[in-house]
Amino acid sequence: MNKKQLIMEKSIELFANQGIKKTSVQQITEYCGISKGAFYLSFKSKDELILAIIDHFMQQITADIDHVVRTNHTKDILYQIFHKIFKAFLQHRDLAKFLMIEQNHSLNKELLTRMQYYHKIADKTFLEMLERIYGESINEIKYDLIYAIKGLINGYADIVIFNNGKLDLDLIATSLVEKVDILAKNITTPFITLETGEMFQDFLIEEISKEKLISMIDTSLKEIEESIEKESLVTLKQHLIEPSYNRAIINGLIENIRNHPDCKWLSYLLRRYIR
Amino acid sequence: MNKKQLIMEKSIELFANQGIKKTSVQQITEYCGISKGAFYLSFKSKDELILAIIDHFMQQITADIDHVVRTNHTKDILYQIFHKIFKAFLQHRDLAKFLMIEQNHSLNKELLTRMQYYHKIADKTFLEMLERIYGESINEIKYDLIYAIKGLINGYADIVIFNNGKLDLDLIATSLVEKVDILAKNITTPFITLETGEMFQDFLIEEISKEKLISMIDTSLKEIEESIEKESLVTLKQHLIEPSYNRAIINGLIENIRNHPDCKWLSYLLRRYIR
DNA sequence: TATACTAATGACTGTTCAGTCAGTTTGTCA
DNA sequence: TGACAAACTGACTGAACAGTCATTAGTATA
Repeated sequence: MNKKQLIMEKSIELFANQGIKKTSVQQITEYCGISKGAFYLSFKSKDELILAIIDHFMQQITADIDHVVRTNHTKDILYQIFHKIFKAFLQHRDLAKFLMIEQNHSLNKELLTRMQYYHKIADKTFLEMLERIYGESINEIKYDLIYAIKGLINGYADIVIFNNGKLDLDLIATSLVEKVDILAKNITTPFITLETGEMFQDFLIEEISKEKLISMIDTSLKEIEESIEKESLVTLKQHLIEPSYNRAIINGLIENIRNHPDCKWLSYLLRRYIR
Repeated sequence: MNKKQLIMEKSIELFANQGIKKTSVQQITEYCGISKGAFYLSFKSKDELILAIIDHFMQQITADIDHVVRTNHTKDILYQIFHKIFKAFLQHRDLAKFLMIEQNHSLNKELLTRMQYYHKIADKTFLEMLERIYGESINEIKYDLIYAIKGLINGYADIVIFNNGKLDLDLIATSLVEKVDILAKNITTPFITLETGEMFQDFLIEEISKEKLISMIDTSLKEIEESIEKESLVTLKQHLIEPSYNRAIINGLIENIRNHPDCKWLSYLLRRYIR
């Protein structure tokens, strides 16, 4: 297995059980069965490892949610999103635990900005979804709804993550959809009004440059083996340098790489760039 | 000023800004203008300081909420509680920030148990309140409602704590009351049903012993100066050793000490013991 | 087989920091 | 005034730990 991935997986386990502070690099390398030096071949520092872990998880979830919102056009979106989120929490329980336990805003400024960035994207996606589902009718309360939704997710995430039994994902999603629906149709006194909402969130997510994308493609090409994915990446790279295919083809190529774990984030960024 | 209090206040500031890990005992003592040795006269260890800070805050809020629920008998309770909670968050922004940033489950098992204890009390209090307001009608969804309420508080706490402008406490409370009311009247598909709810929460909050209470009274007596409070404490102590007054008198005595910051928790425990 | 190159090792270094303790100051009371 | 105690000081200690680097193992190429 890829050494970087090995280290990330094993350290997530340790972090989730003991916390970051109490997990030494030594311990991580011992648990991985590698030497301390090998660790520093993969990551420049312990902090970089932590950043990488958080990035990885946030990117997966962000790309997944975006995909659901983009491909669903019925009222079903909300259900799909909740289902996806809680399924991810369940599947990566260790990671989610780690994220919940150590909301390391404190670790460094870097992380704080990073998290704000993902939150902004999430807010924007939720907003798009709410507008799609409910149209104009919720205009006055849309920002308020976003905070309510995030709060609800948080509250129920606790149950999902810290309860070890099996959970009815369908029920939890259905139940939350009902709550949001009830709120959307009945709220008359939002705390976050239109003005304050727009003040809170300036939706300027800076666009990624073509060069950055190409270098990301190059990195991915080195890491993956599957031929279809490789070919798709090469073709996409060519298209970036010199546009030569129509939207449908590009869409298909992006779809080809969407489910490869190492390309999920890249596919999300590509899609946003093309649009 | 009391040295213990000085250390707590100053370190909360530092913790909120830099995180626990990056704040050394050295730095705390320098910021307080005392020596390192003096720190260890007040606290046995850095961990003990952290525990003390968290205990202090949780005890204040727990006692306050309990008081609201106990003394209000109209639908107003919900509003009062939200108002109280968010006012506390605002007033002790540093502390709340510190608590949100480092959900130190990880620090040690001690803290985890401690937090679970306060959560249990909060759950019980919320439950009592919901039953008082809505009666039998919400029986099927009461546990679900508790999680929804906690989630909403969490979501909106973020805004209150990390936004530096002034906030309309009345509006936020009103807005949340509306949300809970809407949910209480419309939810039909709870995620946490009656059975699972009772499974989650076993409401066995162990009772405190008479001896413990008396020793707590003794400690408080040493610390406070106000004569009314002192007299009340002495009388309450006598009553504990040999019951000699009726409920009304005891109630009044407890009320006398309720608003002294060093006695809030004691008054809460006394009230629970007497009942 | 020799050579060149990369991957991996783990003993070592420098630093940070919680906690200690021998000694000093301040306060109290006879 | 002096005896005694309580409060306070800060230089010091030892442990933990992130990060380095000289050396070795492994592998590809000529």
